[in-house]
Amino acid sequence: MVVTRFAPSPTGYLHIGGLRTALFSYLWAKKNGGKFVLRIEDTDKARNSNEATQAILEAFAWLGLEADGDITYQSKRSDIYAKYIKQLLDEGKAYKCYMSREELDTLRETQMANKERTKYDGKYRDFKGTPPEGVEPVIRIKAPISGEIIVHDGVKGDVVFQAEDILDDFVIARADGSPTYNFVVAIDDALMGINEVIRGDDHLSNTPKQIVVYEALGFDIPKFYHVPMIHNQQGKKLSKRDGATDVMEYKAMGYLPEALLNFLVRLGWSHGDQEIFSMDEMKALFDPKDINKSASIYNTEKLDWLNAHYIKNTPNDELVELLLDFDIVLTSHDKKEILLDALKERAKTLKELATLSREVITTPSEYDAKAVKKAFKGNAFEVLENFAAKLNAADTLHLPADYHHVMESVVNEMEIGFGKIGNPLRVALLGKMSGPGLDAVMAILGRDETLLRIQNAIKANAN
RNA sequence: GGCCCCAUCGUCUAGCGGUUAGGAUCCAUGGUUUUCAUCCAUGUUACAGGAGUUCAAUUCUCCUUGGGGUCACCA
Repeated sequence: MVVTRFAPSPTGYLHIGGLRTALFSYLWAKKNGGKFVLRIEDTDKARNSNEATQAILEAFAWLGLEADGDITYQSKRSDIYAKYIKQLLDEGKAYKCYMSREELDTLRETQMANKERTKYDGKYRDFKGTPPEGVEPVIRIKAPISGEIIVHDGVKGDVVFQAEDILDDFVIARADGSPTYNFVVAIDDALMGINEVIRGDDHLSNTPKQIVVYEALGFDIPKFYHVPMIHNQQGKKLSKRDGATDVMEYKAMGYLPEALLNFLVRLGWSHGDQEIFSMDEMKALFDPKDINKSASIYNTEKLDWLNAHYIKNTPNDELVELLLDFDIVLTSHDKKEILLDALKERAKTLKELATLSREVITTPSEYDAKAVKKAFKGNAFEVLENFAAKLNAADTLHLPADYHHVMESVVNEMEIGFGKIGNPLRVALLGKMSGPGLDAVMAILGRDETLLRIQNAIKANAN
């Protein structure tokens, strides 16, 4: 069974890049009928917060990504790590290092001055003497000092590292006894049964170290997939400074979960020419072998297009619910249908949809100067008065078509083009030259409000 | 700097030795629409450079250049 994981450290919100690797992991597990588990890497007490964990969970909930089983917290697993540290110590695969920080710094400076690679020199690797006073030791693992470490990566292919180039006896437990990242990751992944690791390729150079741990402990090495980075416009790793990297910002901006997910799944992955993927399609089609090797630049143009697409295809009653977050309350059934049908094709975000709705629902308090100049000329007021009179006299006014008939009768009687009535009427009703179809607008407003807005407009612009 | 990764339209990408180098987005133009938007149609724009291998390279190899990642008692 395929078991994948998402393992964030809770130092802030859920990042857009993190979400993508989470999505890939989730999809790959689901496609294989496997499991997708969540592990919170909260070993750095100074930087972690419970709020951050909640923020990640909140984002997952919004997007409908659900982790299988219980959430694992590294902070609750110290005894497990301690056990394996002791095991390696007992087996002679790890050792205590009494080198002080000052001593280490000096070593590093010397190496840098000599233009050598900076690395621990193995001073205590085979130390048998009396340890120095006043130094709490760290635990270092005995890493191979020669030979090759090969990462069999599902995205990059086999990546070969020379042990002498990259390895030294790295620290697996700090002076205070707490274990380090590369150590606990390997242990947790192994113990949690994770056999397919999908993560950012900034971890590729960590992987040999983790392999050293796997091998020292006799664990099976999982299949790795290192997904290329998402870059900002400057071509650098996407970071919090780049703006709009918090997943929940997209909710606030009025993006739909399915749009964001669809957008992200196509960043670094593709399935032929297909652009639109429902969640079911993603689950059926996703395969990490189709992840491409190169980094991509984060650019949300396509997200807007996708979001518009999904808004158009969202049922009106769902939109009504979603619009509540944007302070739009739509109750009346038929008006809600007409309004949203008219508006959903024009909005790129829910926020825009809310603004558009407000513009129709709210009686205009001012009129765009340019629009007034263009529309209220010639006999425009006469046309409007005539229209108002006919509207007053009409029998049934309910559907957009009913209002259309009234407009038609004015056009025919006065022998004018539709523009002669459409333009002034639009400005009268909406205060500007653009907007949804007037038939629909009037059907939404109803006779009284329509007449009121016409009279208001004439009064306000008569001179 | 060492090590590692990467390189097709502005952007997201297809391509897995022979293609008029395809799609999407963006942009432009035209059509539809009483307006705007939608929608439809059309168009501009790409294989980083150089050596090989081959009858044939965007595709395979090497080099150069460019970009990125990583080098902690952080994760």
